[in-house]
Amino acid sequence: MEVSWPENLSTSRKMVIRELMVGRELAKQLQSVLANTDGSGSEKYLVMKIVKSLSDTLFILNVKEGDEVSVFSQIQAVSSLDSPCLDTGKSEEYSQENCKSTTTTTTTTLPNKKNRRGCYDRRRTLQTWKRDSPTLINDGQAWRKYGQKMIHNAKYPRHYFRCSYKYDQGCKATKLVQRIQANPPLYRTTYLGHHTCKDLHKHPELILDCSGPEEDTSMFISFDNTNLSIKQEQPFCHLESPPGLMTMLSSTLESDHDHDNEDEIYGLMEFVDFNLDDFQFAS
DNA sequence: TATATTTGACCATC
DNA sequence: GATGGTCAAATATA
Repeated sequence: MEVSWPENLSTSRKMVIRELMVGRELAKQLQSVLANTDGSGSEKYLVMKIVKSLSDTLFILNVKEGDEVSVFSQIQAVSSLDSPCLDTGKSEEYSQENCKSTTTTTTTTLPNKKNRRGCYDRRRTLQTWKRDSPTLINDGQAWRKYGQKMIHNAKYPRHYFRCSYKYDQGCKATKLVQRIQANPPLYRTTYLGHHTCKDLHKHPELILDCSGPEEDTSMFISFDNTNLSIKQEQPFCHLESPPGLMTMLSSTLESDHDHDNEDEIYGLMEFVDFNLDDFQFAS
């Protein structure tokens, strides 16, 4: 769905509105999921409050209710259905089993991580999604980078991330991020597996500080349980979070062939990751 | 000092 | 043998 923007709307304002629309869309999806479950009323109530809060914010920003967008329309499910292991858990076991079968001849029966290096099922059996985006945003999950590698015939390195709670909660979600185009910048994020973790460090407050370079000021939008505030702030566009809310992806692209503000971009990508191509702006 | 990132090595798969 | 996903020691950062 195309969003009709007022002509005088700045780019940064559009970005803020777009982010809010994404949040509202996701909250609505969660609302519909919860509606079909026997979950407690408090969960449904909280989601309802989130939707209402986002709608109110959009209203304040003068966005009509009908301007929603379909957030994940371009998500591609590319799971390997011909794999012997369709189930993610099974696939993990399958992978580890393969490792054991090849390493136990020289090791004890106890899992020895050192001897399991590089052990994985290259023919991925996990469900995957790919998203291309001109910017790196975030998906609300806590990721930790665990590797970076130059890929054959690729101009830019691939970055490997796993869920921060992989060991705490056994979450098997990972993602790969690779810049696939320089100008205009285009990043491909491939998600592997679903999060099974609960982010215990999540905080109800999210401060979005966003403005474009063409603006002298920016808006600070702060969400908490009950209040919404919008205030003018510095001419920067970044997301702020309370300490411990997320693991910032540091300047992981420093070794890339060009830099193009990727440090800041990677700092941004921890929160929401969606395909900006899903949104068409009448600029 | 704790935590996160970088980076070379390892190794299964192709 | 080439490739690419993961590990973990070394290093950086807060």
